Amino acid sequence: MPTKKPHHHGNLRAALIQAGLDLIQSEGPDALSIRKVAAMAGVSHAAPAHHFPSLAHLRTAVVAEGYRRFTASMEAAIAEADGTPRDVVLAACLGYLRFAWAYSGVFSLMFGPNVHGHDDPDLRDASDAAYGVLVRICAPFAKDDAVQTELTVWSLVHGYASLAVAGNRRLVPSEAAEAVFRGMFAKLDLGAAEA
Amino acid sequence: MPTKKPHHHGNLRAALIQAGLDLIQSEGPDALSIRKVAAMAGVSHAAPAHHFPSLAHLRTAVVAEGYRRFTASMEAAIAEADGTPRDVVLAACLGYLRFAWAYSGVFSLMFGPNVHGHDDPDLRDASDAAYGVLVRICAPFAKDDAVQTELTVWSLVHGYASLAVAGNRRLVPSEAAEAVFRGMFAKLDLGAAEA
DNA sequence: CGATTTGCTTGACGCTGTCAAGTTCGGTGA
DNA sequence: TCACCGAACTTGACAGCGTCAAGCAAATCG
Repeated sequence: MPTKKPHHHGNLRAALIQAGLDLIQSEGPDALSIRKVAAMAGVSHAAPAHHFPSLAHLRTAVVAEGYRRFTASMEAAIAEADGTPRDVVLAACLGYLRFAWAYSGVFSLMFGPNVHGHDDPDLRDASDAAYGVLVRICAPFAKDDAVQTELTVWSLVHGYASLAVAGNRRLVPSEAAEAVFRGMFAKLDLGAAEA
Repeated sequence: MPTKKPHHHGNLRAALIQAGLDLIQSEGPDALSIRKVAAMAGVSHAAPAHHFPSLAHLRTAVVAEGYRRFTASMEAAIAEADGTPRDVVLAACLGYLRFAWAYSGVFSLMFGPNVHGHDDPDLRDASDAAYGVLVRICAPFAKDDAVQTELTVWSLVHGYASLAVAGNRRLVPSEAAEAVFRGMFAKLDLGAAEA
């Protein structure tokens, strides 16, 4: 049983991850630093080393937690939508966008160039779960090529989210932006849904 | 006339930007460092300070140069395509993707969270030029809402490029990936082109 | 109750961006 | 022609960063 009740602090690992999320959200993805999260958790600058061998490991753990909340955001949006398969896909996309706007810093990190997911099973599981949602909601439209359909939906929503999060001048995260995405989604031909 | 023929080096500024591009491409966006580009250019660690007051300024200049090559990549692809307006849009998207794959490091930086474009006129001009290409090629389809059309195309191609560049397991930059994008683009309904 | 393992602290190293001061060269006015 | 002046670059320093090496204290087990 790993990390039942730690020594002095009372589960430091989770506290560091949460501090990392807060720090990224308030000061940007590049502000994530071992020493800062250690200070936030009230421990010394070398304390995190026992839980995360390097900064990259801490970042990976934070990103993995981000993926879990990301999946949860999509699932929550899907649960509210009880319509056609196409409505379900749209709802998942709106959950996608809401996460990107609420956790813009972690979102940038999740799909940034610093993630090496293949070597960490925790991150791999978390991102596979997110991709699993996409596969599931696209399944009704996968008459010919499932991957093609998934990629199309994913690219559209991810591109819109990325551009908005990157702070492009012509795109600002807001409720109106969801309406804009509905219009974009309407231009997408997914074919007829199977029964 | 700014920076006619510098002192010892013979235009250091351009050399630093080029070194930055090389460094980013070989070691990733986060490896960009003042001291490294200074060493690459054969000057002391504080020499760049005269041309770029801070690392952020250097990054901004590198990103601006990236936008210029980005625009050039799209224009080159458009020039080769003499077809319908829809073919022109597709060609521009392929130029978009080719740049993202050829300059993946700078691409990540261009659309990353570290760019503060509004305060630098050079970067602003360069990114406006890139967006201008998008506006121009989408104009034939803008019967109702031009911005909506532009955003849809932009989001689709940018999402695909971002996911591929981020090294997502299911997406690898290659020539076959261009064919995949053609399939995605085929699902997009842009309406009829005006004359 | 004592020994060992675990969780954290202290201290140090090299690397980073940034500032301050000094040095050397190019161009301009007397 | 020459002295000067400012621009371009160097050297040196500082704090903050990630990371490693020891050391200490607390929790667990025989």
